[in-house]
Amino acid sequence: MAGYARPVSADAPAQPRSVKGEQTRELILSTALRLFRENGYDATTMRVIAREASVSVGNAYYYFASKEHLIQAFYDSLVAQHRQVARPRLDGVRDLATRLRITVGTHIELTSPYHAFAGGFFKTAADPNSPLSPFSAQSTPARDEEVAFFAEVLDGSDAKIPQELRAELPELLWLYHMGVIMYWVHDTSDDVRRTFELIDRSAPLVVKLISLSRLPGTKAVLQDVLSLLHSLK
Amino acid sequence: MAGYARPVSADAPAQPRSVKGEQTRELILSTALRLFRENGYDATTMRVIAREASVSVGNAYYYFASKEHLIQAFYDSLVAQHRQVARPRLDGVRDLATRLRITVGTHIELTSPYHAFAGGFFKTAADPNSPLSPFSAQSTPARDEEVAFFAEVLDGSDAKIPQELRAELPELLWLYHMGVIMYWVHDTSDDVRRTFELIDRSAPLVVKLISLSRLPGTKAVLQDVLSLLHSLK
DNA sequence: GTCTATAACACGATAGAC
DNA sequence: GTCTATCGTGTTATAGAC
Repeated sequence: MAGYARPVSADAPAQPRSVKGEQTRELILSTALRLFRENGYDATTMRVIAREASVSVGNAYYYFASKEHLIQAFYDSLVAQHRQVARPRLDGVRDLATRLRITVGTHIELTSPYHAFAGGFFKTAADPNSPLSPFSAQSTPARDEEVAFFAEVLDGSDAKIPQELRAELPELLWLYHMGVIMYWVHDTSDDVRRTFELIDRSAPLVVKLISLSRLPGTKAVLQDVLSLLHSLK
Repeated sequence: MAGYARPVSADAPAQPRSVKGEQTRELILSTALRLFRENGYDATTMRVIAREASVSVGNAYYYFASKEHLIQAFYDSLVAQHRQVARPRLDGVRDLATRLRITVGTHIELTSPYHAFAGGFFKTAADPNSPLSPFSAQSTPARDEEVAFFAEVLDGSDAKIPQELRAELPELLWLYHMGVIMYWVHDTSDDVRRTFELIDRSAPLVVKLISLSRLPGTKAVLQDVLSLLHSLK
C-alpha cells in the first residue's frame, strides 16, 4: 500500500549545498518561527517573512515549497530537540508512568511558545493531502523517530510488558501522545495547565491499562484489538 | 467555561425569512456541494459556485459568511439526514454491536460521495479557531444531537451497561465515531472498504470493552478513567 | 430584505529574467 | 540563488436596483 516509487522532483526544495544557502535557509526559517510565535500563523504572511528576513518572496519559496513546509521544517527540528531534552530527564528514572509523563510533558513544554498558533499548525496537519499530515509519506521519518523514541522510553523502564503487546506498544504510545497534543491544541486554560493535568493523570492510567491486559478474561479482547490494529496498517 | 452570552451579530448570515430567500440559499448550497463532489473543495471557487448557481458572488456571501460556512451547513443537514436514515435501520435490532455498526456505517455511507473532498473539510474542522471545529460553540447543537442519538442507540439495545458508565457512554461512543471518521478521511482504499472493515470489527470490540468493565479488578481503573474524563470537561 | 454588478484588497504561489 | 512582476484565490467594499 505504501512505499512505491513516485516522482518527487517538484516536491521539496533541494537541500542547499552551499554554506551561504544553508545560512539563508536557516535565516528564513528562524525568522518565520519568530513571527509565528509573535503574531500567529495566519497573520504571518510570506511577504512579511521575506521582508523581515531581508530576502525576496521568491527566494523564500526557493527554500520552502510552501508556507506549510516551514511548519514541517519546524516539526523536524522539534523532534530532534525533543529527544535531546527528554533523554537526560529520563536518566535514572525507571518507573514507566513517570517516564511517560516526562516524555510527553517535555514535548508540550517545548511546543508551548507556539501554542497560540497551534490552530493554524494543526489545521494543515489534519489534511491527509498535506505533506504535514503525521500519516503522510513525508512525515514518515519524523514519525518513525518518535515511535522509536517511545520504544526507548519503554525499554528503559522496569515495567513488565505482556509479550503480545510489546511490538505494538510504542506505536500505541505515540497515538496516546497524539491524543494529548489534540487536547493541547484545544486547551484554552492559562499556560495550558489542563494539558499538564491531563498528562499527570493519564500517564499512570496508561500504565494501569497495560497491566490490566494480564488479567484473566482480557486476553481474548486484547488479541482482537491487536489483530484489528494489525489489519489496518 | 462555556455558554456565556456574546454578540453574534456579525456571525452568521441572517436566516432568510422569505420563501424566495430560502430557495436561493438552498440553490447556492446544493450547487456548492455538487461542485465539491465533482471537483473537490479547493478547486471549487466561490466565483464558480456563484456562476453555476446563477447568482452574484455578493449574494453567495449574503447567505454564507465564508466558504467554510458552506461546509457547516452541509454538516448540519448531514446530521439530520443521518438520524433519519439510521433510525429505521435500527428498528427491531437489539444487539448493541449491530446497532453501533449500523449507526456509524450509515454515517460513513452518507458521507462517502464527499470522501474525495473530505481532506479540505477535515482540515478546517481540525482548527480549534474555526466555527467548524466539532468542539466549537457553533458546532454544539449538532454535536449534542449526535451524542443524544448515541444515547438512543444505547437505550434501544439489550446490552447491560454498568451503571457508572451509563452517563458518559454516549459521549464516549461519539468519540469512537470521531475516530472512525478520522480513519475514513485518511482511507485511500477502494470505496473506503477498509473503513467499513474497521467498523465491522471495532463495533463488537467496543461492546466487549464495555462488558470488560464489569470484570473484577477493572473497577478502580474505570473509576480513574471516568474521573479524569469528568475533570477535563 | 434580497439581490446584482463590479472593483478592489491581501494573500499564497509561480514565472521568468538576471 | 535571487529578484520583480504577476496570477488566481477568498473575501470585502461600494453603489445601487427591486
